[in-house]
Amino acid sequence: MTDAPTADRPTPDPLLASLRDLAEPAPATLTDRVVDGWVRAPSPLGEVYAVAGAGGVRLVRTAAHAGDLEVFLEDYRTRHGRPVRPATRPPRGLLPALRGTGGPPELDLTDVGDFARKVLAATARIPAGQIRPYGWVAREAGHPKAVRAVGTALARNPVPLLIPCHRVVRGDGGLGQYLSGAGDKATLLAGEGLDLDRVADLAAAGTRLIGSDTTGVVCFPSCHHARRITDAHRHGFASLDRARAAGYRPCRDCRP
DNA sequence: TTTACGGCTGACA
DNA sequence: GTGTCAGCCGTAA
Repeated sequence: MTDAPTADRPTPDPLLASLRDLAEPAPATLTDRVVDGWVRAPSPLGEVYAVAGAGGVRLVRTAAHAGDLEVFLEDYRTRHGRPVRPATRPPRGLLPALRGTGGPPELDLTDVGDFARKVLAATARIPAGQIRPYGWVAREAGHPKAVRAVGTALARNPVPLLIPCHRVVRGDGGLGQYLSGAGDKATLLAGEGLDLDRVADLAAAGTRLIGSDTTGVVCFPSCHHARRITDAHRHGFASLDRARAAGYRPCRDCRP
């Protein structure tokens, strides 16, 4: 304790001490901690704006959906209570993630509520090129009845493309809605190799699950296991109950 | 505290 | 097969 007061050394004035601290040059990273940075980046949906702080990417919006850049940035400042300025470089991992060649970059989801965070975490586990119903996300998030609320949470996904909310679809086989329009959802899914015509055909036929009579396992049609089932052994089911009644068990990977 | 609102779902006509 | 409607549930105002 070098600052211990003694008879000939008075107690340091806390105000003076803090003023002395202010006189010190700010650490190089201090600005980055209090000011977020925004960048433009290419994506399958065209140009996006991404805003990131020291904790990771906080917001992603397509330029087409964000509208006027100044309005977008002002809205960010108001909503998050943080200043934003152009960043010198994109956050690490952002560009490959947007290209689909890497996992998500570090994300800062501190502004997201508990329920929504669980929803986003479950959504992040859906592999590229595959789709899952809203009800599946609700169950995985630990709130099996909150299906409608899952839709609301995904509608507010701050980092679309990075957390793939486009892979969450309606239980009846329809694609459902998307932040920047259902067309964008279809574009993204087709870009990941999902056969949208087949998805539509299965929906029209009322086929929700596909099982193999050689393994006795039933999967979501887009599960990579389901895609390997040969025609002769493939069976469609309208529900998990029907599949179970026929002696099938749910796939451990896609967990229908 | 209450109310209204959604990227949904399942039942029923 | 298609359309409608009540129910569900977390959020924001």
